[in-house]
Amino acid sequence: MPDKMTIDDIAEALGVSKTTVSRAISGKGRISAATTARIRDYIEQHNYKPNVVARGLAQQRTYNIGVVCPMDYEIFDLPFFHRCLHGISEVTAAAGYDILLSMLEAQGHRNLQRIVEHRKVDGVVLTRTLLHDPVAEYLKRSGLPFVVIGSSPDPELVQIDNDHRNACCELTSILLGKGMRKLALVGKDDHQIITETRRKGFEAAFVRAGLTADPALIYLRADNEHAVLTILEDALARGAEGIVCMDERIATMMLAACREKGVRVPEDVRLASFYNSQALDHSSPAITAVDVDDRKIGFTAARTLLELIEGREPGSQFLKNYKIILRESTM
Amino acid sequence: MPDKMTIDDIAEALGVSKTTVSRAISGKGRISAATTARIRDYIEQHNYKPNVVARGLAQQRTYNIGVVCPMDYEIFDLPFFHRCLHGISEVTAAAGYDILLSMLEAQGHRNLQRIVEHRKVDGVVLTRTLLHDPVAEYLKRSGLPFVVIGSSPDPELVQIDNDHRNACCELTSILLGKGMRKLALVGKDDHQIITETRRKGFEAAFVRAGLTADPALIYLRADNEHAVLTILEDALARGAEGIVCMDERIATMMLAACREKGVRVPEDVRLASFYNSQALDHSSPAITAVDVDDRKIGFTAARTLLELIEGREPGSQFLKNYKIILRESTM
DNA sequence: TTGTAGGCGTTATCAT
DNA sequence: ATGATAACGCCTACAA
Repeated sequence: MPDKMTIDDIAEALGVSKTTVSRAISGKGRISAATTARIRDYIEQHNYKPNVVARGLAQQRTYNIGVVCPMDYEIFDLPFFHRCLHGISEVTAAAGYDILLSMLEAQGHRNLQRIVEHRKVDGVVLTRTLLHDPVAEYLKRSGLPFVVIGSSPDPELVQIDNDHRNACCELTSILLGKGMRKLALVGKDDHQIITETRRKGFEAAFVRAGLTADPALIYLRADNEHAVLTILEDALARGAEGIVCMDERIATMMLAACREKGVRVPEDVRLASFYNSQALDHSSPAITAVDVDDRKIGFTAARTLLELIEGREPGSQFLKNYKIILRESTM
Repeated sequence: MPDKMTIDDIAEALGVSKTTVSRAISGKGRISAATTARIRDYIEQHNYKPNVVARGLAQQRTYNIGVVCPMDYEIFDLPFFHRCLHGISEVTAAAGYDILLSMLEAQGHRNLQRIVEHRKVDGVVLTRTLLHDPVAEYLKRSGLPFVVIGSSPDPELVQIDNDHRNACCELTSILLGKGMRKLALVGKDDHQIITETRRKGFEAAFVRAGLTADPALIYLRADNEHAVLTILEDALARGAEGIVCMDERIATMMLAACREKGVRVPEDVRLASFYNSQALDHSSPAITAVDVDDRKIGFTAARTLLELIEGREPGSQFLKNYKIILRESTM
């Protein structure tokens, strides 16, 4: 049962003023080591926990950060969000903050709005960014410190992201290094920033190898199974030796399409993916992929947000926390 | 930019006391309709939002509920958690509450403890229950209102769960109705409450049909791919005509095992699962499964928790919100 | 119907 | 080095 002890109780019990107790706790202001120790001991002994709400009222802070979770996440995105949250949680816990979750509805961002207007958070992590993101716009207007996970053309946003361009460039380079010359690139949505970023990395690898990527082999609208099947047929007809998929979802669908068409992987065509997951590891054949440390993204985002809240001015960060996992599909 | 307007500002601007304003907002206490309207108008006009922290301090409430999320969720469990959270969010948003997330670490529940000791929540939803759950025990001791999702033998806990027993009974009945007599049941962990519940439902279906389930065909330790493969061999050797898997993870592994062994589904053996997902729908063949409305579970849990917080005494609830989706694997 | 004053638990300011 | 006192923004007896 949580004791309802207050700072006054301690002050009275120890015969000091509550100001002194407050100072002993926060460590601010001049105070003798002796009384500090005495007070800290008492607190320890009686398991006193300060009332964070009251402190918040006095300091105009909540010790909460908001995390915005898009509701339209597909099943494939969830592990990312979960691991990301894990990273955020580590940082916030260590800093004495907690996480207020804001589920984003399709209609708008009323949940986020409530949190912001009610001043229930000191800052916000936006776990996904769109090209013209109304949520980011709203947060900007609100004046609240916030960081976004993902990249944005808006230089005013503090962005935390992986260096997807380099990651994709390296993966592509590896395939080129295996002697393949005709590689297809398959993405889901040409409106997404990340799709463009990955395409650039893909092309950069060709340039680095003194080659040129065939534009006809770049497919950016693989948004369903049928599209993927059609793309496979087209790519093979054009002589593609390898297919690079932008995420595990596409990779999984592509593998299924190959199976359906009787195309053998890796004998007839090699397969690689830009985002790793259990699914790719467990599939047969296992699929080569870029593995990103999602936890670290969350970790960094939270860390950066806290700095922002503390008044410092951290910049955007593009992490190199990926590694390429070679599997059967590119043997 | 959030205005820093306070209740005093409004009082001054309107030439009334802040008590009056407070009453107009809360609707408590006698107050003339005229002034109420005047105040409400002013609030609307100037987009005033009360400071929830201050209100919390005065009322000893936070208008937050804690949601405990186990960190060891596997990828297969995430959609459940996400949909569940969605349901919770609907209820809390409508009631003016927000969600404070507590990620459960392997080592303990320090995150939860912080939230509870700091009095940052008015209640807690525990999204999973174990047989002897230290987290549930802790919450009990804390005296904070809380509900658990899932079933527990502890009658003191307010539990929200699906009626898994009946769901499993019905699924099994359907298979029996198709003329099969030898059915295997495959579960992951015989320590989990739900495993036992499902086994009971499975057996009940046999009893209802005037039959008896073969104990040798009940496997409750299918915790990895190898185990599943072994179980498949054993079950077939014992003449199993159908296999009922306790969750989609097992079902997926079982299907892979069948493929590996050259066992055709549904020709050689039928397959069904107790928990539906995209994975089961997209696999080939698609797998018959019990489909549960996770969102509703979260919805009900949150609703019940709020009642508990309001001082009422709602009981446990076992929802019948499942349906059985027949697919190719049991044709 | 409305206003006054005190309290919620903490921090911050200014004395001492 | 320590204390008294006033914020912080809202709620709520109790008074008027």
